[in-house]
Amino acid sequence: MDQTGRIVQAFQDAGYQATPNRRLMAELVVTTDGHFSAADLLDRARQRRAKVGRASIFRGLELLTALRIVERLDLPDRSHAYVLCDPDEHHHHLVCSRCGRSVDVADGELARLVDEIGRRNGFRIETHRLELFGLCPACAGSDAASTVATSQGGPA
Amino acid sequence: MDQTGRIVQAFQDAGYQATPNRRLMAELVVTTDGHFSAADLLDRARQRRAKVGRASIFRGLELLTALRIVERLDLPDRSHAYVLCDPDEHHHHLVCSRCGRSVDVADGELARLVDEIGRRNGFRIETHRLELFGLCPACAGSDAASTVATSQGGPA
DNA sequence: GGTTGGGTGAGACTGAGTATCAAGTGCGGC
DNA sequence: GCCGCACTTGATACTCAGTCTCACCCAACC
Repeated sequence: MDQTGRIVQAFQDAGYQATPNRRLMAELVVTTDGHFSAADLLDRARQRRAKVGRASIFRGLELLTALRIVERLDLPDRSHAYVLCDPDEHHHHLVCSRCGRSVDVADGELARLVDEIGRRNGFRIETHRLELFGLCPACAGSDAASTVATSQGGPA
Repeated sequence: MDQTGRIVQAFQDAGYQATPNRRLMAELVVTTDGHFSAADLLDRARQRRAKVGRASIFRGLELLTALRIVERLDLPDRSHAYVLCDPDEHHHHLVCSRCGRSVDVADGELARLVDEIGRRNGFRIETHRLELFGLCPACAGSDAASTVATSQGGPA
């Protein structure tokens, strides 16, 4: 089954109908490269199909978030975005600040560190969130290339 | 020098005037226990002194954030808040989800972990953010006490 | 006293997200 | 096939945090 199908299945498993609207949202979400905002999704939905209400987009995102198919990110510039992710295990996001692509990072060692920080401060930790921002291999590569080009061909 | 004075000094060092309004904001910020929102600050400012504009609160918070005297948190419930913190070193926040009190946590071992995650995924990491939420010692204590009380005096 | 410039309050505006409501749709029971 | 109910939907009004604009204040300077 493709990823869209898996999401549609997840809707049904959770007792929700797999309406055309929700199928469309699933499709848009899996075909997005990188993170996206509710407004992005609305734009792309409108490009494909005349009638999608803003409220439906938010409702769809809420559902996808509840099913842990997408997760909400708070970006460093104070805006926020959603990313497609793996619902099966606790993880964090490594986000390219140029192209928006996101990679899931397993929690692993962090959980230990979080525990220790909690113990050291006497806190009973309930949840934690780690977000990493930087340049993905592709963007870092093109960045390095353009830096070289600039330093070679730049003003004398 | 007390903490309010230090903030006022920081304003001046950065080339800003230490106006009554900014002194007030400094005072409100240091006397707040736990995190606070712009609206909280506005309320408390109004309680003390008739005339403070909403815009001035936001301007003040922007300034305090720029000087790294306060930091902005994204809370798990999607709202956000500001906390007073140490401007001198990179750190993270451990926030009590009941009383809102916040503790600065030094970056230390996390920096190493973040580096490694970046290397493993080929990312050039620029910034990261870790936020920890749970119960502070006081709240965890009262929680445990009330749980005991409930289990002892609960319905038979 | 006039000018300048930083700081300010008021209020309009923006954009994300929520609430509400009436209409549309799917689906099970008959 | 049809009926009725519950779910889903789009439109729209609303809320709320934050920004922008603008006129005003006030201290410093000439």
